[in-house]
Amino acid sequence: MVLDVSERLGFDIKATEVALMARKATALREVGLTVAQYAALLTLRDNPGITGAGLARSCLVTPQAAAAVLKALEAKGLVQRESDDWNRTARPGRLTPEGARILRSADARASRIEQQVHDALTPKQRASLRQLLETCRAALADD
Amino acid sequence: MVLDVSERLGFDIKATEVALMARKATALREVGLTVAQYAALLTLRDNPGITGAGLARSCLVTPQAAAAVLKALEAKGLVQRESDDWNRTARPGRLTPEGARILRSADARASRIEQQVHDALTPKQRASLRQLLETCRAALADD
DNA sequence: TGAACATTATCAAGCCTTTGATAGTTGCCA
DNA sequence: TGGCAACTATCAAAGGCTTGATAATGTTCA
Repeated sequence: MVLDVSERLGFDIKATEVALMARKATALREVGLTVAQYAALLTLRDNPGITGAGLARSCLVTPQAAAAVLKALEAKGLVQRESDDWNRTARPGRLTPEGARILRSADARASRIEQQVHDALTPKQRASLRQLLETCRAALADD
Repeated sequence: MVLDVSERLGFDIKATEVALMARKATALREVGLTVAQYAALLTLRDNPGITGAGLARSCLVTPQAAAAVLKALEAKGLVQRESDDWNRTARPGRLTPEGARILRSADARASRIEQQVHDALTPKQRASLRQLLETCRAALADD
């Protein structure tokens, strides 16, 4: 009745995600960024003026997690957020010139990793993998 | 030259893993376990006497991470490790009866989630997904 | 207008995980 | 036998994530 451990797909998915994260983390450490910080910068580049809450949604994390990353990026001077003079509700953030510079350098490294995965599969295989993962997510959608 | 963000497979893999973890975490919270603790108990059940280092390898984490989880499980009385009288090198761990009991309850809940994913795919699709993920991992293997 | 609801931001506490460093144990072999 | 390499355990610090709770602002609509 209980699924055999070796039959569980979760392990394969996790193992792949862990391997990908490990490679990215190593590559990004050279430019002083964590994977979470890189993901945030990438999202800010494509969505200038996004709020912390919006960033959280894009990155699939809680607003609190996004806020912590934003705080670190602000401290590094890579992101600028509108001042919170007397409690503003939304505080849009955007890359600073330095943030954009660092991101270009980081993206060159990180996208190389993604490219390796990309190149290891044929277009059909990539489409198939996306489709299969989407099916898994659909099966996990609350029910 | 740089891969378009929407084309990166990392996001799909991560999104699926996040969804799976979220569902499991919710299900396991009912029995007072975290996903990491559940994974450790499962590994201990199938490998009685495994060391912290071995557990770390099985769970794809560092020995430090495994040690932290083991410590929490010991504190809960779910795992027992041989005493460290004067600095033993390896300290094998195993489930306590209570640990085995909790694990059965946890596994019933967690494997139900895995079963949902399992059932959403045909045997061919499952094999295909495994194969594609394996190809990704191979592409990521240090080179 | 005013109340209810949704959204945004934060503080706090607790876990998990990593890197880096330290130390004891075991095993192989020159 | 001596010594080096590999393995095991553990402390410490830093990041990132979560749940839970609080507070201020926006929005909708009766």
